[in-house]
Amino acid sequence: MSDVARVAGVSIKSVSRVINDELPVSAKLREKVKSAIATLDYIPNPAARSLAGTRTFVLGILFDNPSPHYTIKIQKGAYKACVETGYHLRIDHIDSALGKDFLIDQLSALLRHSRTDGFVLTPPLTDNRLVLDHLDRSGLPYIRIAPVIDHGRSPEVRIDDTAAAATAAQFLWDKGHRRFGLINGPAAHGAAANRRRGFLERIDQLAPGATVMESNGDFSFASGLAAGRDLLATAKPPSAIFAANDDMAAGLMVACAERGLQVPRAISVIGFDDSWIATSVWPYLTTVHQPIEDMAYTAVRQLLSREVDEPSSIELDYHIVERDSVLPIVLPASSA
Amino acid sequence: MSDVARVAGVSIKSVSRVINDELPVSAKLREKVKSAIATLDYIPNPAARSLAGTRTFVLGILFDNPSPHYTIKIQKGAYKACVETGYHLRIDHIDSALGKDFLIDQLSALLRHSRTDGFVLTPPLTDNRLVLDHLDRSGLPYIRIAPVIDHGRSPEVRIDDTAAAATAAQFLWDKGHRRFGLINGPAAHGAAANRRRGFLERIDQLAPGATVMESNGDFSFASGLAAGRDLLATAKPPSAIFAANDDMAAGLMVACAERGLQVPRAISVIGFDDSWIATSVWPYLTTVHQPIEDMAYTAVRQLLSREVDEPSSIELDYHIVERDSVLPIVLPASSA
DNA sequence: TTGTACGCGTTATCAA
DNA sequence: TTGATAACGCGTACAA
Repeated sequence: MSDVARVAGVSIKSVSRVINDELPVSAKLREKVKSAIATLDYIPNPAARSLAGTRTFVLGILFDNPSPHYTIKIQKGAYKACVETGYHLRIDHIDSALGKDFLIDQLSALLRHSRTDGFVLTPPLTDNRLVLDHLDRSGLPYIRIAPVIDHGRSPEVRIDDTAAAATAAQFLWDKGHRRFGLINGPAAHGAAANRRRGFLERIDQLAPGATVMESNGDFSFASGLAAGRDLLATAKPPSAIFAANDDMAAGLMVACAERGLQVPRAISVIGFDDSWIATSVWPYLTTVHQPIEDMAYTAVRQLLSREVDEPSSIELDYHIVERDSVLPIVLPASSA
Repeated sequence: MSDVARVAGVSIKSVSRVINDELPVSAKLREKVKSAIATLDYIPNPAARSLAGTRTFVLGILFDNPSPHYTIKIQKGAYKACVETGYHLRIDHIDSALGKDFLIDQLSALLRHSRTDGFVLTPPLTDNRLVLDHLDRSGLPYIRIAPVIDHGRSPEVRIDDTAAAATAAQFLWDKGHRRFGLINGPAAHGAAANRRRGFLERIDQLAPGATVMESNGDFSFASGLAAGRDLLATAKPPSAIFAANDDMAAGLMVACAERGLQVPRAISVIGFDDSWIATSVWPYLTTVHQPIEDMAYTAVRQLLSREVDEPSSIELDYHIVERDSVLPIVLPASSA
């Protein structure tokens, strides 16, 4: 940095000002410094910056055993935002299944050791009050991705899971389907409850009093297979089933195959997420696309934008990706 | 740190010595310092350490678009090793598909910006001489996971892909199979070539002159589906097929279903990797387990163990995970 | 609007 | 085997 100052013919502090976009700097001086930085190919030393200053230039993301597909997309989005802003990304995994006490221990250790400027929380950590309380007490800024509880408690980035599931219901309805099945996600996962609600409410609007056959899973392939077998083991199975995520939809498709029900000719399937597995099954899965990568990107940018006072809530768009697992059916005359 | 020195009644430099395991320290002094550290719950400041010293306490892992499953396992293993050693993990993604010049640009930027103490290279970057040359010139230590070319050029951690594929061949043979199919990975991926060689050589040993039907894929589900259709579109299809990874095996299983060939009753399938998708298909996939997580763990530990002079090569074990996609067949009398 | 002096917490160098 | 002191490269506080 002193080299830059010499080349630019200014003080070392002015260089610092330019780098940090501090205010009282004339345009002329800024230009001089910038060109000196360019010619010297100067890169600030983050260690020195964080030692002298208050920032660490490190951001943390907290995961709690989500699917690899989800994790990777989150990381990609967050990474992109970090590169753009000169930040580094630290990735930490917490296991909430190990019990409350242990969870607290993990969190404390993490907060003590990882000098970060903030955290990004992913589901289902986003809805874990133990974690939120701990974070609040630490005073570190954080942002939540797709939270369901305690809106307004912290900045957040999300999609409207309820509306998205309603769109899936509408989509199936518009294709002529009238007998529906629904495979739910785990109770602990707030978004799963919203997806259920959105789907059921829309069906009820379209055909008041209609019944939707439900079965519960835990977002895993195996649970989708089991739930599918469950749903299909009736005299008059649904003509279309909505699974609350793609992994369960994949399991469901296997259950269909076992019963000799061809997807989509005999039965239609729609998933949620648009994850890797959506194109690792046959036929390719029609599903609700969630902009996971973009959510993470947005979360990081938001977290870094010099903290606003009131917690922001950014809502991103979803859309249905129409592949090959849903087919329109001709309405029998009796349908209503 | 000065607090620790005061409490322990020693100089600040002695504390530093204990923390860094430097040599001339008496046992007594070491104990005093350690207990002081414990009572004060002291944690060294990495920023100060890297500013004053030569280490950055950051390790980088380089990825080039592998599957999410693979990436996640690598990260988990590496993360564990980093936590144990007090290091931080930086994850970087390079895209080698964008052309040589661009690749070099990405690499240069990465090396200049990311102050790291070393890098872990994952396939197919491990076998990219452009990358290796660049890294060698930078002088930064690095270790390769599962390299195929230029052994001895750098430390490495790997499994014996050739032997592992031979084991798969032997496994199928022992189950009574005599007509084999083989779905290869992409040409650019060195390990894929080794798997092919191992499989073919073993079959040739067991039944000299036997022919194995081959088809080529690129490690993707879609390519496995296409290769499977290819292999199955003959008068006398194989009774058992080895796919060079699990994603292609999943595609192959769909191709089987299309033909009305039940797995494993009509046709047996064995994969490679034991990835997430192995239990996201039905029946669950019998596959060769690769200790990916452990390889990454070992790589980081090895990289951090104060650099040895001659490049080490650590070989880990593989084994077949027997699930439900391979069935023994009764030998027809005519088989040989 | 710009510059000066100091200190952040640690390691390196050298002396004891 | 131990200790004193000077860096490391930058931001903060304050003065100009």
